[in-house]
Amino acid sequence: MHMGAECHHEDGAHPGLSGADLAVALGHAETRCAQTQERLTTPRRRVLELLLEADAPLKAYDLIAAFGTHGEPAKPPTVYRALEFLERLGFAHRIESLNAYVPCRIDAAGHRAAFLICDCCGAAEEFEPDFEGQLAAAAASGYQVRAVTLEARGLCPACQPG
Amino acid sequence: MHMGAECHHEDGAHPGLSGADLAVALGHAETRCAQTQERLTTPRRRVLELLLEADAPLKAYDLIAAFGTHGEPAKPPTVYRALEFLERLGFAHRIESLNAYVPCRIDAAGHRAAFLICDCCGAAEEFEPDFEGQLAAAAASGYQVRAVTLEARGLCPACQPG
DNA sequence: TCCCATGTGTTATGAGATAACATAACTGGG
DNA sequence: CCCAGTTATGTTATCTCATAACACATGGGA
Repeated sequence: MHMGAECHHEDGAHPGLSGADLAVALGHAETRCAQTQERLTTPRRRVLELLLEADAPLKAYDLIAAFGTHGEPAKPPTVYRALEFLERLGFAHRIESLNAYVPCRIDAAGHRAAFLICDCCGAAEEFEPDFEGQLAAAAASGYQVRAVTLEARGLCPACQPG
Repeated sequence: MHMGAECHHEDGAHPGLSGADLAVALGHAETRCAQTQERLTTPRRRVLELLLEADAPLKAYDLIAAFGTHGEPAKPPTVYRALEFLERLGFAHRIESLNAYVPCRIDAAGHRAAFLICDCCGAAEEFEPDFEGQLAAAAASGYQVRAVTLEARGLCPACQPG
């Protein structure tokens, strides 16, 4: 990543959740787990909380470092397992081009995820992609598509020179 | 990656280049380098050759292991630098979701790359994506997009059950 | 209550990538 | 031709990212 030097970049343009908003989001996750007999256990909930609080995608080892409430780090498998769970339930997404993770911002289970990623401030905005054309092309060439990753890199509105 | 067990998968369905075809592809790269005053040096050429010969995306450490003509591996920076060069000139692409690299199969400099990746046999087919919709949406939300990664995972025609 | 499935704790290690610095090889100007 | 500047390579070490393996805990049903 090459951030900062290349642009004027207002901090706080992409804030994470806190206080009541955070509690609501976590509660929502609890509810969805209850409905599907999945368990939002302590480490899973903690990792989701950290992702929701963050202003930008977090690396796995950021989560590991921030995991303990009194500064003690987690062990890597703890966090990777939680991330695996959160991805499986659609509560979080991995951004391949960053090796980083974000909480899901779209309230629809099973949707296809896509991201606009700012190379300046590092923020990642999730959006719902329209893959009609691509999927048609894939089908035409005989491919059976199961999952799609779309990541667009550039500059967010807050980081543009003009 | 989870390959093999999950499907009948005919080997050799996605062959790499060899013989005259390989020589032509390498010659083509030489030509394009000459036109732009770039140098296709020995390690760069060797890495491109290995990518062109392969049936599927190669990991960096596959390249490192295969680099020497008599079995001696390369040092990691040798291969990573060559890959950086090949990507910069559009001779190769990195597939983020595999941590692997492929030679470019589309003869157009500066095009946008996209891949159909088979989870069974591991082959990756490059295609030219149509991003009109996405880019319009990004522009509408104020984003200035510089690069796009699109990777679709699924089953290639040769690996489908039916 | 015992069993089994699922989740967690812990240690160790595997896989992927780059920093830093020394040396060599091309390039253009004198 | 030779030198200086730039670009590329060689080499060592290390850093980041991720998972294997196995022991222990927990929780819900037969």
